Amino acid sequence: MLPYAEVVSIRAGRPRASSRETISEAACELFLEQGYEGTSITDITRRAGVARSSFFNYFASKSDVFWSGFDERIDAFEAAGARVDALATFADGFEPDSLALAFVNADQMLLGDELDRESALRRARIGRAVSTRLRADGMGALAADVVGAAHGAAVLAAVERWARDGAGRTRLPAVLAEALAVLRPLLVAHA
Amino acid sequence: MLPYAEVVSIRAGRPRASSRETISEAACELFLEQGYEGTSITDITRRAGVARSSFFNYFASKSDVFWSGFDERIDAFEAAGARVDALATFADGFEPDSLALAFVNADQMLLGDELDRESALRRARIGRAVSTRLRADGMGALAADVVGAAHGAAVLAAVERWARDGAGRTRLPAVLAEALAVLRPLLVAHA
DNA sequence: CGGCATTGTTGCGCTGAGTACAACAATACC
DNA sequence: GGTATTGTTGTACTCAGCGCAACAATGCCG
Repeated sequence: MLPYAEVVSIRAGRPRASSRETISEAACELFLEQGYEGTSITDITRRAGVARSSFFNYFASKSDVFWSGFDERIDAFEAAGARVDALATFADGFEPDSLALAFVNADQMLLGDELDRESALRRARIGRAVSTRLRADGMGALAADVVGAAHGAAVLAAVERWARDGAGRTRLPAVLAEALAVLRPLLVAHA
Repeated sequence: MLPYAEVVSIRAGRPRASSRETISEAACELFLEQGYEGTSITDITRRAGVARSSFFNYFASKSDVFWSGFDERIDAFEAAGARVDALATFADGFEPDSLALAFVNADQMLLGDELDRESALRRARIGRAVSTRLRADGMGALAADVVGAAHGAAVLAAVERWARDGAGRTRLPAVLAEALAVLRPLLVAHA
C-alpha cells in the first residue's frame, strides 16, 4: 500500500519477494499481447511468477496498474488544499509510465471504453476537490461544480494529449498550462 | 431494449409478463431497505417475482435502474448533433424518476461513491459529444475537450441540484440555464 | 382449427473481479 | 533461540454480467 515501501525498508519483517514493477510490467506485456479485457489477473500473476492473491497486495484493482501513480498525485493535490493555481504544478516531474503507455497503445490493448471510463473518474475526483476549494473560497455551489469539473477535464485532456504526442516530444507542463489557459476567462468572470 | 415496447405491442409474440416499472420499483424499495451494495440482482428479481435472467431483459446493469432514462436523453442529444445551444433543452420534460430518488436518498441507500462514479461517466459522455461537435465547428482539440467537459459537468450539476432540492420545488430548466450561464464567458472567449 | 414465426421468460452454467482470512515464510530485534 | 513484524500464498466465497438453449404465449396465415 505504501509507495516505495521496498526502498524504505528500514523497519522490517519479511522483505518483499516481488515488486510492483514486476507485476506492472507483466501486466503491460500481456495487455499488449492479448488486450486488456482478454487478460485476467490470473494471467498477470502467472507471468509475474507470483500468486494471484499477491496482485492485490500491490494494486487495488486491475485498472490500478495504469492509474495508481496518477491517483497518488491527486492525493497529494488534495492534501495540499486543492488550490486552483497549484494545478499547474500537477505536471511537475511527470514521467512516461504505464498510464502513458496505455494512452499510446490504446488500440493495441483493445482498451475501448476502459480509458474513457477511468479517465472520467479522475476528472471527477479532481473536479470535486477543486469545487470544494472554490466553495470554501466563496464561490456559489453550482458555479464551483462547473468550474471545478472544467479544471479536472483540463488536467486529463493535457495528460492524454501529452501521452499521445509521444510523452517526451512535448513538455507536459506546457500542455497543461495551455489547457488551463482555456479556463482563464471563467476564473476572471467568477472571481 | 426498445423503450415503451410494452405499450406499442402492435407487432407481437408473447406479451411481456412483467414490466420495467415492476422491477425498477422492487429495486428501489430494496435499495432503501438494505442499501444499494447490499442488494443483489437476485434479491431484486425475487421481490419482483421474476427470474434473475429477466432483469437483464430490462436493464443492462444494476446501475442502469437509475440511469437508463438519463442515458436515453444523452442518446437523443447526440443524435440531434450535440449542439451546445441545444443543451438547454436537455431538461425539457424531465420528470422526477428513480435517478432523482437516488440523489435524494443517497445516504439511506448507502450509495457512497456509486452516484459519483456513474455521474462521472455521464458527464464524460456529454462532454465528449460536445467536444466532438466543437471540434467540427473549428475549435482546437484541447480547448474543445475542456469546454465540452465543462458543459457535461453543468448538466449533471444542475440535475443533482434540482433533485436534491426536491425535484419539483425548483424548475430544472431554470437550474440548468443557470449552470450553463456560468460557461458563457468560455464560449465568448473561444468563439 | 392447426402449424409457424415471433417474442418473452426461464434455468443453467460459466468467467472473472474483488474480498476475507488463515496458514506459512522470512526477516529484525532482543 | 524466541518473538513480533511483515510479506506471501492457498482457498473459499460472493456477485455481476454473459451466453445460450429450452420453453411458453401470442398473432398470423392457410
